[in-house]
Amino acid sequence: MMMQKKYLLIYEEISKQIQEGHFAPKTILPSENEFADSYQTSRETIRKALNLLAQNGFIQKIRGKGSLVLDLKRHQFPISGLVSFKELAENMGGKAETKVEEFTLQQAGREISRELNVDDDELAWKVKRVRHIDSERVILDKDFLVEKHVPGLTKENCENSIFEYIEKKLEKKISFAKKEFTVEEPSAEDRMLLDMEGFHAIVVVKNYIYFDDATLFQYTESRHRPDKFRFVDFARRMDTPSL
Amino acid sequence: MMMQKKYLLIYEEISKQIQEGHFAPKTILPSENEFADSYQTSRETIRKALNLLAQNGFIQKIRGKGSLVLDLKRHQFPISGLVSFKELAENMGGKAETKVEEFTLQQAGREISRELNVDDDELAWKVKRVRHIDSERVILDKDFLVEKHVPGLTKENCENSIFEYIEKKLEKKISFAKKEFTVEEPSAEDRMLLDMEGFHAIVVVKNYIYFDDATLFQYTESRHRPDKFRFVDFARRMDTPSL
DNA sequence: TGTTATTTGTTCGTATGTATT
DNA sequence: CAATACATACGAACAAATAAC
Repeated sequence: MMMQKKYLLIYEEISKQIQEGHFAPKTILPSENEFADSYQTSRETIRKALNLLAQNGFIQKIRGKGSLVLDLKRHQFPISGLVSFKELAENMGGKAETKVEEFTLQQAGREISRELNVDDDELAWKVKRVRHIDSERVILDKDFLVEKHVPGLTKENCENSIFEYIEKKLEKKISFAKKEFTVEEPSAEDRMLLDMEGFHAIVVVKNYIYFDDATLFQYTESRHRPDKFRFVDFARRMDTPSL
Repeated sequence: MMMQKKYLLIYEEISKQIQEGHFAPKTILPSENEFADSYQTSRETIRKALNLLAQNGFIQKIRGKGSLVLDLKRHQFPISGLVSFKELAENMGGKAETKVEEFTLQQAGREISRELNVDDDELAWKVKRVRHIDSERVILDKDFLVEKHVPGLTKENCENSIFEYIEKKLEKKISFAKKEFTVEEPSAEDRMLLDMEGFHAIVVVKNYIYFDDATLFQYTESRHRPDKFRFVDFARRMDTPSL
Protein backbone atom coordinates (compact mmCIF):
# COMPACT_ATOMS: atom_id res chain seq x y z
CA MET A 1 0.00 0.00 0.00
CA MET A 2 2.04 2.91 -1.30
CA MET A 3 0.70 6.05 0.32
CA GLN A 4 0.73 9.53 -1.06
CA LYS A 5 3.76 11.73 -1.16
CA LYS A 6 4.66 11.47 2.47
CA TYR A 7 7.67 13.76 2.24
CA LEU A 8 5.49 16.53 0.83
CA LEU A 9 3.08 16.30 3.72
CA ILE A 10 5.98 16.41 6.15
CA TYR A 11 7.49 19.36 4.29
CA GLU A 12 4.26 21.27 4.54
CA GLU A 13 3.80 20.45 8.19
CA ILE A 14 7.28 21.55 9.18
CA SER A 15 7.21 24.67 7.02
CA LYS A 16 3.91 25.61 8.61
CA GLN A 17 5.37 25.12 12.05
CA ILE A 18 8.34 27.31 11.14
CA GLN A 19 6.10 30.07 9.84
CA GLU A 20 3.94 29.90 12.91
CA GLY A 21 6.95 30.11 15.17
CA HIS A 22 6.79 26.63 16.67
CA PHE A 23 10.30 26.26 15.36
CA ALA A 24 12.01 29.57 16.07
CA PRO A 25 14.68 31.14 13.84
CA LYS A 26 18.27 30.45 14.86
CA THR A 27 17.32 27.24 16.60
CA ILE A 28 18.15 23.73 15.47
CA LEU A 29 15.38 21.43 14.29
CA PRO A 30 15.03 17.94 15.71
CA SER A 31 17.51 15.59 14.07
CA GLU A 32 16.63 13.52 11.05
CA ASN A 33 16.43 10.40 13.13
CA GLU A 34 14.15 12.07 15.66
CA PHE A 35 11.87 13.24 12.87
CA ALA A 36 11.93 9.77 11.37
CA ASP A 37 10.80 8.37 14.70
CA SER A 38 8.10 10.92 15.36
CA TYR A 39 6.66 10.69 11.85
CA GLN A 40 6.99 6.93 11.82
CA THR A 41 8.90 6.95 8.56
CA SER A 42 12.37 6.38 7.21
CA ARG A 43 15.23 8.82 7.37
CA GLU A 44 15.34 9.15 3.57
CA THR A 45 11.80 10.44 3.52
CA ILE A 46 12.63 12.99 6.20
CA ARG A 47 15.68 14.05 4.22
CA LYS A 48 13.56 14.76 1.16
CA ALA A 49 11.34 17.01 3.21
CA LEU A 50 14.31 18.80 4.77
CA ASN A 51 15.96 19.27 1.38
CA LEU A 52 12.81 20.96 0.16
CA LEU A 53 12.86 23.24 3.18
CA ALA A 54 16.49 24.13 2.44
CA GLN A 55 15.76 24.79 -1.22
CA ASN A 56 12.98 27.16 -0.33
CA GLY A 57 14.99 29.10 2.20
CA PHE A 58 13.42 27.87 5.41
CA ILE A 59 16.45 26.11 6.85
CA GLN A 60 20.17 25.70 6.42
CA LYS A 61 21.50 22.21 6.80
CA ILE A 62 24.83 22.14 8.59
CA ARG A 63 26.62 18.87 8.51
CA GLY A 64 27.43 17.42 11.88
CA LYS A 65 25.28 20.00 13.61
CA GLY A 66 21.74 19.94 12.38
CA SER A 67 19.19 21.95 10.48
CA LEU A 68 19.20 25.64 11.40
CA VAL A 69 15.97 27.58 11.05
CA LEU A 70 16.61 30.69 8.95
CA ASP A 71 15.21 34.16 9.43
CA LEU A 72 14.98 35.41 5.88
CA LYS A 73 11.48 36.68 6.28
CA ARG A 74 12.58 39.71 8.28
CA HIS A 75 12.13 41.98 5.32
CA GLN A 76 10.15 39.95 2.88
CA PHE A 77 9.19 36.40 2.35
CA PRO A 78 10.80 34.89 -0.73
CA ILE A 79 8.25 34.83 -3.50
CA SER A 80 10.34 33.66 -6.36
CA GLY A 81 8.44 31.21 -8.45
CA LEU A 82 5.20 31.30 -10.31
CA VAL A 83 3.50 34.20 -8.63
CA SER A 84 -0.03 35.13 -9.56
CA PHE A 85 -1.30 38.66 -9.51
CA LYS A 86 -3.56 37.98 -6.57
CA GLU A 87 -0.67 36.93 -4.38
CA LEU A 88 1.34 39.91 -5.49
CA ALA A 89 -1.47 42.29 -4.70
CA GLU A 90 -1.91 40.83 -1.25
CA ASN A 91 1.78 41.27 -0.69
CA MET A 92 1.44 44.89 -1.67
CA GLY A 93 -1.33 45.23 0.82
CA GLY A 94 -3.80 47.03 -1.40
CA LYS A 95 -7.18 46.36 -2.91
CA ALA A 96 -6.71 44.46 -6.14
CA GLU A 97 -8.95 44.51 -9.16
CA THR A 98 -8.62 43.15 -12.66
CA LYS A 99 -10.21 44.59 -15.77
CA VAL A 100 -10.18 42.67 -19.03
CA GLU A 101 -9.56 45.18 -21.81
CA GLU A 102 -9.44 42.70 -24.65
CA PHE A 103 -10.35 39.06 -25.12
CA THR A 104 -10.06 37.51 -28.58
CA LEU A 105 -9.23 34.28 -30.36
CA GLN A 106 -7.01 34.86 -33.34
CA GLN A 107 -4.16 33.47 -35.37
CA ALA A 108 -0.84 33.82 -33.64
CA GLY A 109 0.87 35.85 -36.34
CA ARG A 110 4.55 36.45 -36.87
CA GLU A 111 5.59 37.83 -33.53
CA ILE A 112 3.56 35.71 -31.16
CA SER A 113 4.06 32.48 -33.07
CA ARG A 114 7.75 32.86 -32.45
CA GLU A 115 7.27 33.42 -28.72
CA LEU A 116 4.89 30.48 -28.41
CA ASN A 117 6.89 28.30 -30.79
CA VAL A 118 3.92 27.44 -33.02
CA ASP A 119 2.90 28.04 -36.65
CA ASP A 120 1.76 31.48 -37.77
CA ASP A 121 -1.82 30.30 -38.30
CA GLU A 122 -2.14 28.45 -35.00
CA LEU A 123 -5.08 29.77 -32.99
CA ALA A 124 -4.24 31.63 -29.80
CA TRP A 125 -6.20 33.47 -27.15
CA LYS A 126 -5.15 37.04 -26.70
CA VAL A 127 -5.98 38.51 -23.32
CA LYS A 128 -5.19 42.05 -22.33
CA ARG A 129 -5.75 42.85 -18.69
CA VAL A 130 -5.17 45.92 -16.57
CA ARG A 131 -4.47 45.39 -12.91
CA HIS A 132 -5.67 47.99 -10.46
CA ILE A 133 -4.23 48.48 -7.01
CA ASP A 134 -6.03 51.01 -4.84
CA SER A 135 -7.90 52.31 -7.89
CA GLU A 136 -4.69 52.99 -9.76
CA ARG A 137 -3.94 51.24 -13.04
CA VAL A 138 -0.45 49.89 -12.42
CA ILE A 139 0.07 46.62 -14.33
CA LEU A 140 -0.69 45.70 -17.93
CA ASP A 141 -0.75 41.98 -18.67
CA LYS A 142 -0.79 40.71 -22.21
CA ASP A 143 -1.34 36.95 -22.29
CA PHE A 144 -1.21 34.70 -25.30
CA LEU A 145 -2.40 31.11 -24.86
CA VAL A 146 -2.32 28.31 -27.41
CA GLU A 147 -5.99 27.48 -27.95
CA LYS A 148 -5.54 23.76 -28.53
CA HIS A 149 -3.84 23.50 -25.15
CA VAL A 150 -6.27 25.76 -23.28
CA PRO A 151 -9.68 25.16 -24.89
CA GLY A 152 -12.86 26.82 -23.72
CA LEU A 153 -11.32 29.85 -22.07
CA THR A 154 -13.81 32.61 -21.30
CA LYS A 155 -13.63 36.25 -20.39
CA GLU A 156 -14.93 35.37 -16.94
CA ASN A 157 -12.00 33.01 -16.37
CA CYS A 158 -9.67 35.86 -17.16
CA GLU A 159 -11.35 38.14 -14.66
CA ASN A 160 -10.54 35.62 -12.00
CA SER A 161 -7.47 33.48 -12.53
CA ILE A 162 -6.42 31.79 -15.73
CA PHE A 163 -4.20 29.44 -13.72
CA GLU A 164 -7.14 28.33 -11.67
CA TYR A 165 -9.11 27.53 -14.82
CA ILE A 166 -6.24 25.53 -16.25
CA GLU A 167 -5.50 23.55 -13.13
CA LYS A 168 -8.97 23.01 -11.71
CA LYS A 169 -11.20 22.90 -14.77
CA LEU A 170 -8.86 21.51 -17.41
CA GLU A 171 -6.95 19.53 -14.81
CA LYS A 172 -3.63 20.18 -16.43
CA LYS A 173 -0.49 20.71 -14.45
CA ILE A 174 1.59 23.84 -14.77
CA SER A 175 5.14 22.73 -14.24
CA PHE A 176 7.74 25.42 -14.83
CA ALA A 177 8.30 28.89 -16.20
CA LYS A 178 11.07 31.01 -17.55
CA LYS A 179 10.96 34.70 -16.68
CA GLU A 180 12.98 37.49 -18.20
CA PHE A 181 13.11 40.91 -16.56
CA THR A 182 14.03 44.11 -18.35
CA VAL A 183 13.31 47.80 -17.98
CA GLU A 184 12.13 49.85 -20.95
CA GLU A 185 10.66 53.20 -21.79
CA PRO A 186 6.88 53.27 -21.60
CA SER A 187 5.10 52.68 -24.89
CA ALA A 188 2.12 54.65 -26.11
CA GLU A 189 -0.06 51.74 -25.02
CA ASP A 190 1.44 51.80 -21.54
CA ARG A 191 0.66 55.48 -21.23
CA MET A 192 -2.83 54.93 -22.54
CA LEU A 193 -3.81 52.02 -20.30
CA LEU A 194 -1.84 52.74 -17.15
CA ASP A 195 -1.56 55.71 -14.80
CA MET A 196 1.96 56.69 -15.72
CA GLU A 197 2.07 60.32 -14.69
CA GLY A 198 5.53 61.12 -13.49
CA PHE A 199 6.99 57.72 -14.33
CA HIS A 200 9.52 57.32 -17.09
CA ALA A 201 10.17 53.60 -17.05
CA ILE A 202 8.25 50.36 -17.24
CA VAL A 203 9.33 46.97 -15.89
CA VAL A 204 8.76 44.26 -18.49
CA VAL A 205 8.48 40.65 -17.39
CA LYS A 206 8.35 38.14 -20.21
CA ASN A 207 7.01 34.89 -18.93
CA TYR A 208 7.07 31.54 -20.74
CA ILE A 209 4.90 28.97 -19.02
CA TYR A 210 5.05 25.21 -19.54
CA PHE A 211 2.95 22.16 -18.73
CA ASP A 212 3.97 18.96 -17.09
CA ASP A 213 4.97 17.43 -20.41
CA ALA A 214 7.17 20.42 -21.29
CA THR A 215 4.79 21.93 -23.83
CA LEU A 216 4.84 25.71 -23.89
CA PHE A 217 1.24 26.87 -23.69
CA GLN A 218 1.40 30.50 -22.55
CA TYR A 219 3.45 33.57 -23.18
CA THR A 220 2.79 36.58 -21.00
CA GLU A 221 4.20 40.04 -21.17
CA SER A 222 3.62 41.76 -17.87
CA ARG A 223 4.30 45.48 -17.77
CA HIS A 224 4.63 47.00 -14.31
CA ARG A 225 4.72 50.59 -13.20
CA PRO A 226 8.10 50.77 -11.48
CA ASP A 227 6.86 51.87 -8.07
CA LYS A 228 4.58 48.84 -7.85
CA PHE A 229 7.20 46.33 -8.82
CA ARG A 230 9.27 44.19 -6.53
CA PHE A 231 10.80 40.78 -7.01
CA VAL A 232 12.47 38.69 -4.37
CA ASP A 233 14.74 35.83 -5.24
CA PHE A 234 16.25 33.19 -3.01
CA ALA A 235 19.16 31.42 -4.65
CA ARG A 236 21.19 28.55 -3.30
CA ARG A 237 24.59 27.82 -4.64
CA MET A 238 25.50 24.53 -6.21
CA ASP A 239 28.49 22.82 -4.73
CA THR A 240 30.47 23.11 -7.92
CA PRO A 241 29.13 25.87 -10.11
CA SER A 242 30.71 25.02 -13.39
CA LEU A 243 28.40 26.89 -15.70
CA MET B 1 35.73 3.59 0.19
CA MET B 2 33.38 6.52 -0.06
CA MET B 3 34.19 8.32 -3.26
CA GLN B 4 33.59 11.93 -4.05
CA LYS B 5 30.14 13.18 -4.82
CA LYS B 6 29.42 10.83 -7.66
CA TYR B 7 26.05 12.31 -8.50
CA LEU B 8 27.65 15.72 -8.99
CA LEU B 9 30.20 14.36 -11.41
CA ILE B 10 27.44 12.62 -13.35
CA TYR B 11 25.38 15.81 -13.32
CA GLU B 12 28.23 17.77 -14.77
CA GLU B 13 28.99 15.19 -17.40
CA ILE B 14 25.41 14.95 -18.62
CA SER B 15 24.85 18.71 -18.52
CA LYS B 16 27.98 19.18 -20.54
CA GLN B 17 26.80 16.66 -23.08
CA ILE B 18 23.46 18.44 -23.33
CA GLN B 19 25.10 21.81 -23.85
CA GLU B 20 27.40 20.37 -26.47
CA GLY B 21 24.48 18.79 -28.30
CA HIS B 22 25.34 15.15 -27.68
CA PHE B 23 21.89 14.94 -26.18
CA ALA B 24 19.66 16.98 -28.46
CA PRO B 25 16.67 19.03 -27.27
CA LYS B 26 13.29 17.28 -27.56
CA THR B 27 14.89 13.86 -27.34
CA ILE B 28 14.65 11.44 -24.44
CA LEU B 29 17.72 10.69 -22.37
CA PRO B 30 18.75 7.10 -21.69
CA SER B 31 16.66 5.62 -18.92
CA GLU B 32 17.76 5.73 -15.32
CA ASN B 33 18.60 2.06 -15.37
CA GLU B 34 20.65 2.46 -18.53
CA PHE B 35 22.56 5.34 -16.96
CA ALA B 36 23.05 3.30 -13.82
CA ASP B 37 24.55 0.52 -15.91
CA SER B 38 26.79 2.72 -18.00
CA TYR B 39 28.06 4.70 -15.00
CA GLN B 40 28.38 1.57 -12.91
CA THR B 41 26.36 3.03 -10.09
CA SER B 42 22.97 2.70 -8.46
CA ARG B 43 19.74 4.13 -9.77
CA GLU B 44 19.36 6.43 -6.77
CA THR B 45 22.65 8.12 -7.58
CA ILE B 46 21.54 8.63 -11.18
CA ARG B 47 18.27 10.05 -9.94
CA LYS B 48 20.07 12.65 -7.87
CA ALA B 49 21.97 13.80 -10.92
CA LEU B 50 18.83 13.90 -13.05
CA ASN B 51 16.95 15.83 -10.38
CA LEU B 52 19.68 18.45 -10.42
CA LEU B 53 19.38 18.68 -14.19
CA ALA B 54 15.64 19.16 -13.84
CA GLN B 55 16.08 21.82 -11.16
CA ASN B 56 18.41 23.78 -13.38
CA GLY B 57 16.21 23.65 -16.42
CA PHE B 58 18.10 21.14 -18.52
CA ILE B 59 15.51 18.40 -18.61
CA GLN B 60 11.90 17.65 -17.81
CA LYS B 61 11.24 14.33 -16.17
CA ILE B 62 8.06 12.70 -17.41
CA ARG B 63 6.86 9.73 -15.47
CA GLY B 64 6.51 6.58 -17.49
CA LYS B 65 8.26 8.13 -20.43
CA GLY B 66 11.68 9.39 -19.55
CA SER B 67 13.74 12.55 -19.24
CA LEU B 68 13.09 15.05 -22.00
CA VAL B 69 15.91 17.40 -22.94
CA LEU B 70 14.63 20.99 -22.82
CA ASP B 71 15.50 23.79 -25.16
CA LEU B 72 15.42 26.74 -22.80
CA LYS B 73 19.02 27.68 -23.23
CA ARG B 74 18.66 28.63 -26.87
CA HIS B 75 17.63 32.22 -26.42
CA GLN B 76 19.02 32.99 -23.07
CA PHE B 77 20.93 30.98 -20.58
CA PRO B 78 19.25 31.13 -17.19
CA ILE B 79 21.51 33.07 -14.92
CA SER B 80 19.46 33.11 -11.79
CA GLY B 81 21.64 32.49 -8.82
CA LEU B 82 24.70 34.12 -7.45
CA VAL B 83 25.96 35.88 -10.51
CA SER B 84 29.19 37.80 -10.44
CA PHE B 85 29.80 40.89 -12.48
CA LYS B 86 32.31 39.12 -14.67
CA GLU B 87 29.83 36.53 -15.77
CA LEU B 88 27.23 39.19 -16.39
CA ALA B 89 29.59 41.22 -18.51
CA GLU B 90 30.52 38.20 -20.60
CA ASN B 91 26.85 37.57 -21.14
CA MET B 92 26.46 41.13 -22.31
CA GLY B 93 29.29 40.55 -24.71
CA GLY B 94 31.23 43.71 -23.97
CA LYS B 95 34.55 44.64 -22.47
CA ALA B 96 34.23 44.78 -18.73
CA GLU B 97 36.23 46.89 -16.32
CA THR B 98 35.93 47.61 -12.64
CA LYS B 99 37.04 50.79 -10.90
CA VAL B 100 37.15 50.99 -7.11
CA GLU B 101 35.92 54.45 -6.12
CA GLU B 102 36.07 53.95 -2.40
CA PHE B 103 37.58 51.39 -0.05
CA THR B 104 37.37 51.95 3.70
CA LEU B 105 37.02 50.13 6.99
CA GLN B 106 34.53 51.79 9.29
CA GLN B 107 31.85 51.24 11.86
CA ALA B 108 28.65 49.95 10.38
CA GLY B 109 26.43 52.74 11.61
CA ARG B 110 22.66 52.85 11.89
CA GLU B 111 21.62 51.95 8.39
CA ILE B 112 24.17 49.30 7.47
CA SER B 113 24.14 47.61 10.86
CA ARG B 114 20.48 46.90 10.28
CA GLU B 115 21.10 45.42 6.85
CA LEU B 116 24.01 43.29 8.08
CA ASN B 117 22.29 42.43 11.33
CA VAL B 118 25.21 43.48 13.54
CA ASP B 119 25.86 46.15 16.21
CA ASP B 120 26.26 49.78 15.23
CA ASP B 121 29.94 49.78 16.14
CA GLU B 122 30.82 46.54 14.38
CA LEU B 123 33.60 47.07 11.84
CA ALA B 124 32.65 46.70 8.20
CA TRP B 125 34.40 47.13 4.88
CA LYS B 126 32.77 49.62 2.62
CA VAL B 127 33.54 49.14 -1.05
CA LYS B 128 32.18 51.35 -3.77
CA ARG B 129 32.81 50.12 -7.30
CA VAL B 130 31.81 51.38 -10.71
CA ARG B 131 31.43 48.81 -13.46
CA HIS B 132 32.29 49.81 -16.99
CA ILE B 133 31.00 48.05 -20.07
CA ASP B 134 32.44 49.27 -23.36
CA SER B 135 33.84 52.35 -21.61
CA GLU B 136 30.46 53.34 -20.26
CA ARG B 137 29.83 53.56 -16.52
CA VAL B 138 26.70 51.47 -16.13
CA ILE B 139 26.69 49.75 -12.73
CA LEU B 140 27.36 51.10 -9.26
CA ASP B 141 28.06 48.46 -6.61
CA LYS B 142 28.10 49.36 -2.94
CA ASP B 143 29.33 46.43 -0.86
CA PHE B 144 29.40 46.20 2.91
CA LEU B 145 31.25 43.24 4.43
CA VAL B 146 31.52 42.33 8.09
CA GLU B 147 35.24 42.62 8.84
CA LYS B 148 35.43 39.82 11.36
CA HIS B 149 34.03 37.45 8.74
CA VAL B 150 36.13 38.74 5.86
CA PRO B 151 39.49 39.76 7.36
CA GLY B 152 42.38 41.08 5.33
CA LEU B 153 40.42 42.37 2.37
CA THR B 154 42.42 44.68 0.12
CA LYS B 155 41.64 47.15 -2.61
CA GLU B 156 43.30 44.79 -5.08
CA ASN B 157 40.90 41.99 -4.15
CA CYS B 158 38.03 44.33 -4.93
CA GLU B 159 39.42 45.14 -8.33
CA ASN B 160 39.26 41.49 -9.17
CA SER B 161 36.61 39.45 -7.44
CA ILE B 162 35.68 39.60 -3.78
CA PHE B 163 34.06 36.18 -4.09
CA GLU B 164 37.29 34.70 -5.32
CA TYR B 165 39.17 36.13 -2.33
CA ILE B 166 36.61 34.73 0.08
CA GLU B 167 36.44 31.28 -1.45
CA LYS B 168 40.05 30.72 -2.48
CA LYS B 169 42.05 32.69 0.05
CA LEU B 170 39.83 32.55 3.11
CA GLU B 171 38.49 29.15 2.09
CA LYS B 172 35.00 29.94 3.23
CA LYS B 173 31.96 28.71 1.40
CA ILE B 174 29.34 31.06 0.06
CA SER B 175 26.09 29.20 0.37
CA PHE B 176 23.02 31.25 -0.47
CA ALA B 177 21.74 34.72 -1.14
CA LYS B 178 18.55 36.69 -1.03
CA LYS B 179 18.04 39.27 -3.75
CA GLU B 180 15.44 42.01 -3.88
CA PHE B 181 14.80 43.88 -7.11
CA THR B 182 13.20 47.30 -7.30
CA VAL B 183 13.25 50.26 -9.67
CA GLU B 184 13.86 53.77 -8.37
CA GLU B 185 14.63 57.24 -9.57
CA PRO B 186 18.34 57.88 -9.95
CA SER B 187 19.99 59.52 -6.95
CA ALA B 188 22.48 62.35 -7.15
CA GLU B 189 25.20 59.78 -6.58
CA ASP B 190 23.95 57.66 -9.46
CA ARG B 191 24.06 60.64 -11.77
CA MET B 192 27.51 61.54 -10.54
CA LEU B 193 29.14 58.13 -10.87
CA LEU B 194 27.25 56.63 -13.80
CA ASP B 195 26.59 57.73 -17.37
CA MET B 196 22.90 58.38 -16.97
CA GLU B 197 22.18 60.78 -19.80
CA GLY B 198 18.72 60.16 -21.08
CA PHE B 199 17.87 57.54 -18.44
CA HIS B 200 15.28 58.25 -15.79
CA ALA B 201 15.32 55.08 -13.77
CA ILE B 202 17.79 52.88 -11.94
CA VAL B 203 17.43 49.17 -11.16
CA VAL B 204 18.32 48.48 -7.54
CA VAL B 205 19.33 44.97 -6.51
CA LYS B 206 19.73 44.48 -2.78
CA ASN B 207 21.74 41.37 -2.16
CA TYR B 208 22.17 39.61 1.17
CA ILE B 209 24.87 36.96 1.02
CA TYR B 210 25.40 34.13 3.49
CA PHE B 211 28.05 31.58 4.38
CA ASP B 212 27.72 27.87 4.77
CA ASP B 213 26.83 28.22 8.44
CA ALA B 214 24.07 30.73 7.64
CA THR B 215 25.97 33.81 8.85
CA LEU B 216 25.22 36.92 6.87
CA PHE B 217 28.54 38.45 5.90
CA GLN B 218 27.80 40.79 3.00
CA TYR B 219 25.19 43.27 1.95
CA THR B 220 25.43 44.67 -1.54
CA GLU B 221 23.41 47.33 -3.22
CA SER B 222 23.86 47.04 -6.94
CA ARG B 223 22.52 49.91 -9.03
CA HIS B 224 22.14 49.20 -12.74
CA ARG B 225 21.46 51.52 -15.62
CA PRO B 226 18.20 50.11 -16.99
CA ASP B 227 19.42 49.38 -20.50
CA LYS B 228 22.22 47.20 -19.15
CA PHE B 229 20.05 45.20 -16.86
CA ARG B 230 18.53 41.83 -17.52
CA PHE B 231 17.61 39.02 -15.17
CA VAL B 232 16.49 35.56 -16.17
CA ASP B 233 14.75 33.28 -13.76
CA PHE B 234 13.89 29.62 -14.13
CA ALA B 235 11.29 28.52 -11.64
CA ARG B 236 9.93 25.07 -11.10
CA ARG B 237 6.68 24.39 -9.35
CA MET B 238 6.53 22.47 -6.13
CA ASP B 239 4.16 19.84 -7.48
CA THR B 240 6.77 17.43 -8.74
CA PRO B 241 9.64 18.39 -6.55
CA SER B 242 13.20 17.35 -6.81
CA LEU B 243 15.21 15.18 -4.50
C1' DT C 1 -9.27 -3.65 -26.15
C1' DG C 2 -6.43 -5.59 -22.93
C1' DT C 3 -2.04 -7.37 -21.30
C1' DT C 4 2.76 -6.87 -20.67
C1' DA C 5 7.06 -4.48 -20.50
C1' DT C 6 9.34 -0.19 -19.66
C1' DT C 7 10.19 3.97 -17.08
C1' DT C 8 9.85 7.14 -13.49
C1' DG C 9 8.13 8.08 -8.44
C1' DT C 10 8.10 6.89 -3.58
C1' DT C 11 9.40 4.46 0.45
C1' DC C 12 12.17 1.60 3.43
C1' DG C 13 16.46 -0.51 4.90
C1' DT C 14 21.46 -0.77 5.52
C1' DA C 15 26.11 0.63 5.47
C1' DT C 16 29.78 3.88 5.53
C1' DG C 17 32.01 8.55 5.25
C1' DT C 18 32.60 13.20 7.28
C1' DA C 19 31.98 16.95 10.44
C1' DT C 20 30.65 18.59 14.96
C1' DT C 21 30.08 18.21 19.87
C1' DC D 1 37.89 8.93 21.93
C1' DA D 2 33.09 8.42 21.70
C1' DA D 3 28.48 9.93 20.53
C1' DT D 4 25.67 12.57 17.50
C1' DA D 5 24.21 14.37 13.05
C1' DC D 6 24.24 15.09 8.31
C1' DA D 7 26.00 13.18 3.46
C1' DT D 8 26.54 9.69 0.19
C1' DA D 9 25.80 5.25 -1.84
C1' DC D 10 23.67 0.80 -2.89
C1' DG D 11 19.82 -2.30 -2.96
C1' DA D 12 15.08 -3.66 -3.00
C1' DA D 13 10.18 -3.44 -3.41
C1' DC D 14 6.10 -1.52 -5.10
C1' DA D 15 3.08 2.32 -7.31
C1' DA D 16 1.77 4.84 -11.27
C1' DA D 17 2.10 6.43 -15.91
C1' DT D 18 3.31 5.33 -20.47
C1' DA D 19 4.36 2.56 -24.55
C1' DA D 20 4.19 -1.45 -27.32
C1' DC D 21 2.11 -5.41 -28.86
